[in-house]
Amino acid sequence: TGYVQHRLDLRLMTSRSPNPRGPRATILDVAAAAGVSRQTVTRAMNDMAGISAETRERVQKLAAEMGYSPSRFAKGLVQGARISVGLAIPDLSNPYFPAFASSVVEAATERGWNVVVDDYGHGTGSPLDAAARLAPQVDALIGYLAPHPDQVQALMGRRPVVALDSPEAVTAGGISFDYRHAAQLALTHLVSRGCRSIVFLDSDQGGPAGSRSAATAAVAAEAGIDLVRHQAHPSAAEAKAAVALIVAGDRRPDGILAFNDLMAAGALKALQESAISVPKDCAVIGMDGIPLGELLTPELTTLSLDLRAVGRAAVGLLDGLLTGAIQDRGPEAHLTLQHQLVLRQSA
Amino acid sequence: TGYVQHRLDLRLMTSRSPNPRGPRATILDVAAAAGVSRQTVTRAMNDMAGISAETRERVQKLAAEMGYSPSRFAKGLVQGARISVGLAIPDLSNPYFPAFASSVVEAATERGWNVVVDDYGHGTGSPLDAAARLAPQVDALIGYLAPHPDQVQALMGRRPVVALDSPEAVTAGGISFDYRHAAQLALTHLVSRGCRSIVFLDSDQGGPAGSRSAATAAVAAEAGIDLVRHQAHPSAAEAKAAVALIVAGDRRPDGILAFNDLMAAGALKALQESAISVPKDCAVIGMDGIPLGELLTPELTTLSLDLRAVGRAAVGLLDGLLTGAIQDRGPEAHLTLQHQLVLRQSA
DNA sequence: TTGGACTACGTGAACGTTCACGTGGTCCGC
DNA sequence: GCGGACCACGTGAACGTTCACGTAGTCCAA
Repeated sequence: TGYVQHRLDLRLMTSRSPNPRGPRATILDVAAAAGVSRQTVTRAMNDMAGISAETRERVQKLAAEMGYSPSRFAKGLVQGARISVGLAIPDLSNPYFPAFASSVVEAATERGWNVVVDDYGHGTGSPLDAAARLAPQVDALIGYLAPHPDQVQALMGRRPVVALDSPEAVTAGGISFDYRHAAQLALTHLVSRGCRSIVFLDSDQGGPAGSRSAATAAVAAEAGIDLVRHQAHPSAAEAKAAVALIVAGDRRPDGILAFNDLMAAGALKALQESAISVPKDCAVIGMDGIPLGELLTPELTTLSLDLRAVGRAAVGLLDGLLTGAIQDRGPEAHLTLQHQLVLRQSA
Repeated sequence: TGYVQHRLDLRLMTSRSPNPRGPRATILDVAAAAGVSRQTVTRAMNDMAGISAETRERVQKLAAEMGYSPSRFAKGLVQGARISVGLAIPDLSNPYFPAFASSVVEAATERGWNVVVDDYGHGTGSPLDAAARLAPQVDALIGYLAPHPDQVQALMGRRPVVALDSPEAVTAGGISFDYRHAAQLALTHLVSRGCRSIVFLDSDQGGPAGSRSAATAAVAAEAGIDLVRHQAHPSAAEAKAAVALIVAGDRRPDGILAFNDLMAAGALKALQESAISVPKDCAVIGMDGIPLGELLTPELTTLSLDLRAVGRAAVGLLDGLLTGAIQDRGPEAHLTLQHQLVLRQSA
């Protein structure tokens, strides 16, 4: 009993009544201290019926003093628990993703769910790392999971996964974007402005990037548009460097379509430093429609997504999948959203 | 029973062995299906010793087929669980907060913790709402909790709370900012540029705002600087409108110090639309140092915080508080960080 | 005085894991 | 052929709640 005695001593020493960080107080500790049973403590804590006001207050006060808070695990185990959904995101420092995350959190909160966020980009992470961390913690998963949505779904077992911008039908649900439509809007607009030599400032992110550039290239080819593709990492700084190089080359473009708004912002900077007037000498169109665009000079014309709608749609899908109203991998489980061309100053 | 029957039919139809969304398979189901005991399934799932390779694979395969994934509640209950920390944030659409959140997530992930994010701003929410949602779910809390950090700590009981930008000593730990220092840097710089009529573009967020404006006003008074304070909501749009009004007034400022970078961005826009040259006719300084500042035209001079350091510090404090290395409300439990003046084009 | 309704409380069981043992078998060396 | 080591596996207990009961006591009406 030496060890037990030691533990008791520690408790007595370090903790007056609010004991420090010893093993958390349990419902039994509170019950013993109050001279009542577990159930009465439960009744007091959860404001249930069948308890006198006096006892209720006494127990509540005692619980507070002892720093008692019910174990979420025990509670979850017996009650079936509040739903918590994982959100796997490549890079919170790209303003697009917080905007998206914000709409997911909002929609989830409305349903009483909570959201566990994992940003797998700030190292050199893969969506699989995020999924591995999240899988034991959540009942469902939403995220940008390319290029391995299938493996993520495997990690989650039968729990539903909603993948954004990934190939269909490998996850329970998905949201895709109509890049042909987007490319058409952007290229048509650029051409109608008189652009003849257009650069597509692409990023190399595996699957989804592929479909963006493929769709854009296809639309350009069909319309007989001269389109050159350049690669860069999807950050403003890298895009700026890339565009600086491009405009210093022998063939200066008169239109730029960027993979996202952040890259478009970088392009604007580079053009400005090269004293190329936007949109007069070179038009720029971004993609995503993040609020940042309005603050730039010139204000950014962009292919905008209604981000609130995207988050809402993702959570809505998940809701359907969880309740069974929507069938896994079924026809209703995949949505395709369209971009909208928002004309501002840059094109 | 028509409805029930319908649901049963659906079940039978949509699910062969991987039954649909019926009560999740438990370890006992898997054990029974495999003809082994619970413990053997545990050994297989957790890659423990004391099991033959053959059995391990057979069980793992069966588990995957049945869509079994261990209950995080049962696991947490018996194992003491992975730590999860709540992150309460006013508004993910202000780029400052995702940048901060990102650094918290990064530091927490390194420790194997996970982060539950709650954005209480997108309604007309209070930090208390966020805390009430998070309290039953987490072991600790980090957040911008003004104006009620004390009530949040009460909700969390003995579990540690790290409050940012709140009065000290009402929460277990805290991180404050040295606004006197910040104001000194900014005002000194503006004055040295020749600014004589300076506007402090403030926001009304209860406690922390108070200390910002109080410190700024105090420093200005001591230095004999003519400082006018204006209020606006902390968004670019509202700041823009406010500044448009200010510069249309009878006394046009030649320097603006903004509550945060987003408001500074709005100010830049307003000045630009009023054809006031920045920084020649009016200098602008922001606060926070978010990456956005570099993309603006002119690039934003700002009082910068090392956001990675802030997140790191918050998580580090929490770590100390959880292990007991740092004492609740003790002298080490509160840090004060200083801003740094980053000179760019706008001032 | 019985008996029913109500109040304030207590008790066994269950949730789904893992931990610490316990057990039966095989193999080996002496 | 016997003790011991080792392997593969099984069993009771415990984690901290809540749920569904059960049980005294009181009050009031018949």
